[in-house]
Amino acid sequence: MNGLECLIKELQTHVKVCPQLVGMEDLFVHIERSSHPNFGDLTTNIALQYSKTLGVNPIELAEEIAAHLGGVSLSGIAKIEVRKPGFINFYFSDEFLSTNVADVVEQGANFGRGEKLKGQRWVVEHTSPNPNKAMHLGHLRNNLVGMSLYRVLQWNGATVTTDEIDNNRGIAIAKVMYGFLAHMKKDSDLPTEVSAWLAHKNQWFTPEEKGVGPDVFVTECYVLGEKTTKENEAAEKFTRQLVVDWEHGDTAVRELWEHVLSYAYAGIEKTLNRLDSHFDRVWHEHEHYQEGKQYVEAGLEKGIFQKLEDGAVLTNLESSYGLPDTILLKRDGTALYITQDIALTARKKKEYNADKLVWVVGPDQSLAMKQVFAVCEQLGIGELEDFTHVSYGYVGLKAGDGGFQKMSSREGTVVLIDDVIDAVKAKIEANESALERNHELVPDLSEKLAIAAVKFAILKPDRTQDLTFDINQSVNVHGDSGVYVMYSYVRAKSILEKYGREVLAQNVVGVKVGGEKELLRSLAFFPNVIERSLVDLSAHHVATYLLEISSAFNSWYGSESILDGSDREIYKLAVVQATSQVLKNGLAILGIQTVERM
RNA sequence: GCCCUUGUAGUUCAAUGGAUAGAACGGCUCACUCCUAACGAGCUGAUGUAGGUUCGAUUCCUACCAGGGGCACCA
Repeated sequence: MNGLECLIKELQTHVKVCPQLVGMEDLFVHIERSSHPNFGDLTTNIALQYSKTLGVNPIELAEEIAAHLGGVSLSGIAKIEVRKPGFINFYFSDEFLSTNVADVVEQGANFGRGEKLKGQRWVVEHTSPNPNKAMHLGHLRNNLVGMSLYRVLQWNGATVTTDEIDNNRGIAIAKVMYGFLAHMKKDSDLPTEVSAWLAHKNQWFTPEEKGVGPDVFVTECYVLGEKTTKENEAAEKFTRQLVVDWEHGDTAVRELWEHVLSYAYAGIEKTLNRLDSHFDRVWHEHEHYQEGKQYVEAGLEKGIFQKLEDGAVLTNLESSYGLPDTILLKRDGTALYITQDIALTARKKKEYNADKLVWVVGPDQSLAMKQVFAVCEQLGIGELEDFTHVSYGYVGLKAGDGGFQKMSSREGTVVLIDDVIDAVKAKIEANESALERNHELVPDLSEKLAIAAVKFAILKPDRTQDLTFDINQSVNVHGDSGVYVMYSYVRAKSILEKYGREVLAQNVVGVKVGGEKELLRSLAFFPNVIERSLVDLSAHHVATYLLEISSAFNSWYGSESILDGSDREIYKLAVVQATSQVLKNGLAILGIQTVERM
């Protein structure tokens, strides 16, 4: 348990035994961070909450409680005050603040870790890019939300597995295959036939020959394939036949399928590696797409589902869950996405012995997810409360009129992840003087800073809100940005490097806190921020908090020399050490690796 | 039609039912012989509308206005 948590527990205990409140049922003493430094560091509204029930004036009640607390010894609290309309405010003592600095220095990379989820196993599914398109900003948000959630859960003590689904079969991939055959041949006289490609593979372009990345190449195949199949009936029929042949295991078609997929995978992998993404498990659709039917059958036998006249199977969610019903099995007996989802959910639950399953999926799937969860509960696979759809807002672009505009492949407004990172990288590299200072000391500095800037920009807003992406504004290099946080870290490290010796936690005892007070106050709340991120399943609290720390640190840095040769120097160095540590830990949760110089 | 969801400075984002609604960008000042100015200090400026619940509402409820998403054999 961290210092802040202990202090809050201690306060709660003392408030509870306060004579005015001692008999109350279900008494919960809410102690939270004060909204403004003028109101202390911690605050409780307990007097406001219970004054009515007790029939007393809130201020008087607050004063009585404060008087009671004043009578007990609390080393963490320097001052208690009552403010209208009835808040009790607590001020941290210098001892508490400096002890916390020592804790950070001592616990290092573990400072902030909690045990709320200790012993729990979580599975987080995220990203799941379809291998027919290059990854764009929507995928980026999904990936960053997923990966940051993965770390938030770990920091709260859970054992976490991440997985994704590779939707590598079906009509979309067939369109890629067709688009490749029909539009990527070097000689237009060549027939658009799988056999022709098989016999003369070198007569079809590769991404290298086209001068584009493999993901862009696949996107082109898909877009052209979709366009042609829409316009041309023969092409449409051909593409449908590809799906059928693929299902029958036609070796030629399978070979073409693997060929186009290899390009898609290469592109996806390149982008995901750049983001430092990670999956413990990848479910390839071609391996499981027929699973799930037995669950539907079982549900039919138990009378949970009903068979329609045409043979399709329908859910029964309306009465018990208040959800619209949906088809679980097509009339021809084949599976749908939801059928597969049921099977996969059962497998995940079993294989990972999972307590909680999380799906990071866009908001358009909200109803579908609810239906999957409900059906899984009906089938006894798990309980509703074990399943969570972690949704996220759309990433849009700024429209001409200043409004929100969804990305559209038809209108060519889809922004690719790699393009964004490259653009930010170019922006960073435009700052030549700064780069010259360090480009030989830190390899790939501009790439690292660009990744930091992009990740921070996407993770800073609440994940549920739509995000208007404007590369000039969203990915700041100044102000509220990943680069700013990184810069603050580098500044801190620079001081420590100049000092050149190890900074010890013991150097902190018995000091009087000065201009660094605001910084110390913020540092104490880091574990609390990680808990809040768990409650909301959103890492944006961490991002906001890192800005707060950075700002407080830079403000202090500007007002005071740290290496001043005074007897406070060694203590101030511990504060710098603690700051850099918290920045590093917080950035790690966001998936941003620090650099030591920039 | 039904269900879900969003509306905060000029712009991009914050604010676990609390107190004086915070930042950043932009604009206007100030500041660089000093541990990294990719910095710091100051000024400017906002809760869609109308009710309700509450000691207290950006937050909860209702209606309206304006966006976005979804609604059975697509993925």
